[in-house]
Amino acid sequence: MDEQPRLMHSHGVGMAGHPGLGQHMPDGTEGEGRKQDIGDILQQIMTITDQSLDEAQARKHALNCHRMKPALFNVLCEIKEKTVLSIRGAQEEEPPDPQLMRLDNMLLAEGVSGPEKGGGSAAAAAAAAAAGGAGADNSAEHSDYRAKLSQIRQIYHTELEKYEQACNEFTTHVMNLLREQSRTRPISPKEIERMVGIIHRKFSSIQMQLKQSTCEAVMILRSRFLDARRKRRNFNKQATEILNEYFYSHLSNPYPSEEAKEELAKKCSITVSQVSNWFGNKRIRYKKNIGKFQEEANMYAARTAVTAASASVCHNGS
DNA sequence: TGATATGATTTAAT
DNA sequence: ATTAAATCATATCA
Repeated sequence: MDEQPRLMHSHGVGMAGHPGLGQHMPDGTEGEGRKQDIGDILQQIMTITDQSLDEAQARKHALNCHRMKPALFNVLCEIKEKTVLSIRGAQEEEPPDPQLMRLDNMLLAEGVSGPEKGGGSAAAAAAAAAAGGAGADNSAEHSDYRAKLSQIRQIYHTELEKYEQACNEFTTHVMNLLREQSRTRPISPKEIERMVGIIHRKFSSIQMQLKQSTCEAVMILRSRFLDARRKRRNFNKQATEILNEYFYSHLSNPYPSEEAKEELAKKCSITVSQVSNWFGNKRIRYKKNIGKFQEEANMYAARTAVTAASASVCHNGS
């Protein structure tokens, strides 16, 4: 297997084309000859840039067709294989960056990198309804937030796609280049792989910057809107009366069913979770200090009694 | 301005 | 998933 190259090598392949190049002149003309050679080489180097692409291509082709080319190439391959062994294994590990994972998780949690949800108000409302169990759903306050979030999301995706595309383009370009070069110099698949890895790492570091700044934007948005979301506004008097009416008329079991909550929510023009919140707060606060609520309890009891009585009268009498 | 009221959120239990 | 309980953060009042 390795007989051939060595054989070729030992026969002095390098001298075949240029017998006089490395020879010492016996007399004083040595200096002259050297100067001449160097001048030639310099000249060649200087004219390289002047060569047309066709010319370069032709030269390359000529080189490829040279009868010694396969043999030379084999030698190169052999040498390469030996040296590559020492290079390889330097760094193949790629532990997932915790920082990147954190960013990814956050973007996913914020719905920036998750499945598409659209930006329309209807879609936003649907999303709010879907997430209603756990999260708050005052969608009127949220629509602005959601709009801004989807804006961020869109920018993020376009940028990400752009990077992805650029990365792919660059990779294929480099691959083509390497493929082209592999005709004149030995390139192992491992090397190509390594190169691709390097490119991907570079691009992913750019992506990381994008993710970083997106996270920042989301955080700012959150701090602005989530706090606003927390800004409390008292229910209007009518709503409170309706809720209190229900509470005190069901004082023995102040746990409205899902349907009852929905109805109350509708009547008070608040959400079901707000109704749940209200009853949760009311129950615990009532229980904690019944005395304090006695007056209120009496008032509502009286009122319901009156309405009941009047209803009864209205129904029975006259 | 401090005390209190009140809606929202968090935590833990079921 | 619903609730109690504690807690947070603001609104309102005196």
